[in-house]
Amino acid sequence: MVLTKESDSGDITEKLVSMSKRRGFYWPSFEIYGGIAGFYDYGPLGMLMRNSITDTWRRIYRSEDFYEIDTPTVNPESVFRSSGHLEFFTDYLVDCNSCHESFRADHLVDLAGAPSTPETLSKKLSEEKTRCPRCGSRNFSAPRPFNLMFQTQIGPAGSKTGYLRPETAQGIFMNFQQINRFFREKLPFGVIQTGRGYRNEISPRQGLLRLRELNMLEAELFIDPSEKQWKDFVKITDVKLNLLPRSGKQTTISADEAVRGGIIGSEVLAYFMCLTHRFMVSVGVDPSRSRFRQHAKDEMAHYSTETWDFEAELSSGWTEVAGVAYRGSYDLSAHIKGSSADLTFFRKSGTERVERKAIVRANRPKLGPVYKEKAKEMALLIEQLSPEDVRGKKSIRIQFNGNRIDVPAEFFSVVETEEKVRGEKFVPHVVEPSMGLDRIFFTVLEHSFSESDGYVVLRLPPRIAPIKAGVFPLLDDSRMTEAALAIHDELLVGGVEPYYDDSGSIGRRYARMDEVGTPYCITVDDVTLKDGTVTVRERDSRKQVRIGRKDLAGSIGRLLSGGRLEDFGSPVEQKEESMGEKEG
RNA sequence: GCGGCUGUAGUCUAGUGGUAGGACUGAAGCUUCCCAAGCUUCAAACUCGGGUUCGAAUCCCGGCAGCCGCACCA
Repeated sequence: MVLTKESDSGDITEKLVSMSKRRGFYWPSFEIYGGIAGFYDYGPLGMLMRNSITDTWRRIYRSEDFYEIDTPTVNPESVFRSSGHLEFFTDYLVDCNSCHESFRADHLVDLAGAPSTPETLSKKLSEEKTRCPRCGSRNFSAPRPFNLMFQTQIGPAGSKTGYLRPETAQGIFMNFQQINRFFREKLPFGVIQTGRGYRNEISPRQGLLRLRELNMLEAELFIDPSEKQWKDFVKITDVKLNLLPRSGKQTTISADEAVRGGIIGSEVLAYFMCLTHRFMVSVGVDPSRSRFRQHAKDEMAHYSTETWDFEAELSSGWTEVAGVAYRGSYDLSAHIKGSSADLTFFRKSGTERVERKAIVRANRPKLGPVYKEKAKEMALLIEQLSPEDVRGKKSIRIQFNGNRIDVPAEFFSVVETEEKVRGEKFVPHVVEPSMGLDRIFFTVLEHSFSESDGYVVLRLPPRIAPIKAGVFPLLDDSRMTEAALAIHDELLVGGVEPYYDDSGSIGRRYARMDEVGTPYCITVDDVTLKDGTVTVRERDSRKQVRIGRKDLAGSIGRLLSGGRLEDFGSPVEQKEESMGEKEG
């Protein structure tokens, strides 16, 4: 029986949390010092599994020809001033002094476009005679700023202010020029980054779902906004997605229908939603308990124009685990403005065309001797004029340092120029599929969790199961333990994560492996000593076959990549009455 | 950050103003055992700090953490 929200909602999380700690998936950090909310450690099994999830993601994006980069977690303030995080990542809170409720100050007053500063907010609160929505009191505390970024100092005291990044994306935008050159200046191209992001959450709860230091998987795809089609869209036109659009009900339709019906704004967005869906399913997220939900207009981040969240249904409710956002040119434009670096893309046209136009040219050799030190500046001012302004005039009047100067015609002329135009500059648009690794990790655990009469089986996809094969000697017999240990070492070297266990009954050992989702268990018995075969038992079916000892790592590897157990050897007879018994 | 409730081995729990018992798990052994069997032995805890008291895990205050509500949530 798979536990669902209906059958047993509350304690599935408790069971998972307790199992995860006991068996080494994850647990709260700093426990010997009392712990700090919002920080979690990953244990040995957790890291094996998390790395498999990351690797799966990496492989999917690599096969879309994305490359991975890595950038610092500490960034100077200027980065976030440009990106908007300094401004938009800050809220002002006020407390009601009589009932002690906290409120977002800008929600209590009508700012009418005024900037959200503590002074304005205080003023508005008293001007508007704002009352506490809960108790009606007018006694509020002063607005206190709350920025969700962790601040730090770069270098010795008094030097630069830095922040821990709230997302890895900015590191990619910083590097647009490098990346563009790497991709030989051909759009579209994409870059991925994994790493930690930091958000000083007011009240982190719900374990791995709300962290102050989180693991992110982020991809940024740079595209030419004039290109409406996506090259590989045909590959995914019939992929069905559960969509919950901004307006309307949840529907399950193909990517093609969604784009043609205007539900999803572009082919490229739909394509990466499908890619996200495929990734989620392949690591063990239940497609029937997931959907894409479109952000409402006022819900979107400051940089986005269209966002679809990938949500998973957990016992705690629908939870965002990934987002696919159309960021437009927001980020690159913001950094162009902030840094004055040229983060544009040069689109070459197919043919070179000659553009003729008339421009105003200053006559510098004549200007110089007459106007001396003013000449240079004046030349620039003159050349900003259009040919229509000056054509046929005896003199023109320009503004120079607040003075008007009449410049006779001998100092300028209209000239016809020919310019060879090979293309144009523009700011690429960005599509961002980004995910919270910790949330995916937790969702996979919960969606894989199954329990029947207190017997727990984690039905993880083999590719992400932390342990691939349990290895047991049936009896405490030195010949069997030696053979089992040899198999263990062989698997370890062969890259099939093994786990040796000779403690307790054979059933208990199977139970231990089922609990952590190990797909196969290998048992050495007396038959092994005679003919060199071992039994291989499959987690989900509990069926066993005898498989040859030779190249066991290879056989298990093929089973893991989808082989059918029956094709690998003869079935082992099983005692009917002992199947699934707990006692006796 | 505010308010309410809570905090005993790895996990789940019993308990009293005189420093703690159980179950499961784990380890060692017995059992010749293919689906959490049994037996023996062992290991392992009162969230942290301060106060009251002869004596505090127990009462009081505070910190931290968890749950719920408010708020927040790129």
